[in-house]
Amino acid sequence: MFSEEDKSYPIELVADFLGVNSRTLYYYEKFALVCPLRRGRKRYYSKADIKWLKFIREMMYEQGMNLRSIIVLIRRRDQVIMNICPDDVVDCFKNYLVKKVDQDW
Amino acid sequence: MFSEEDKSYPIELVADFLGVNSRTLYYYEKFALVCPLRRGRKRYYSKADIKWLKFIREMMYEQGMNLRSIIVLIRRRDQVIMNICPDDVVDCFKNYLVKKVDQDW
DNA sequence: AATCATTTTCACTTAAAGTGAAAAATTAAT
DNA sequence: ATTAATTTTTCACTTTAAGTGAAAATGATT
Repeated sequence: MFSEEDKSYPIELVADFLGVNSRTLYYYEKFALVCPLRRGRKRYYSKADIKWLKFIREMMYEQGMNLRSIIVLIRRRDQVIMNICPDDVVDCFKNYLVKKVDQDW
Repeated sequence: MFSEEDKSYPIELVADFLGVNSRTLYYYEKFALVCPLRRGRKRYYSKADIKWLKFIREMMYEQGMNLRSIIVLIRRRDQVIMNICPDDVVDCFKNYLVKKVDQDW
């Protein structure tokens, strides 16, 4: 059985699905906006990761928001982001991100 | 008696106070983020305008948010923006902006 | 009429977001 | 084990949002 959280999709598949360059995914990772499983050096993403990334892309390219704003909204556990994006998807990231980003930014 | 909403401050004074170029204020006006009173061609800003602009600058330069994100938050009458910025200041803009920006964007 | 401030336009700068290409490192296949 | 294929990493480049400098055009003031 595979759940939303199973990290099983390699980066190229995710990049193709989202229509982005794989380097864009590395870029988001630098901001702790996604955290794929590392098996050796290879990265594996879950369905929840993919939904989350899709959501981020929409915020950016349909709404015109920037990465920093998305991070700010997550840190504030804000209604804007929480309401639009399904709970189960957000839940995978908000705690991680709040912790992570508070450190280095 | 002068209230928060009295539009009486010329652009250079506002720009100096905020530490920005007056052209930045024209720029914000293009996005309907502020709406000074026009007497002839001259622009006059209120204290509420000034507070509002100061708030926008902080969102941008302390949080790293962009203009589009601020507009998105206002349109959603969102908690992030509404909680930080005093009610009386926000109230001057949100209805105006929601109406205005819905049209052209 | 001359001066001064304000507005407008044009072109430029800077930084965020992202990409292309290629080298280096891993992993998979024979 | 050697080759082939993938993935990661680095460098330098592109594009767009945000903002500025300079100067011309407009308008207000003395």
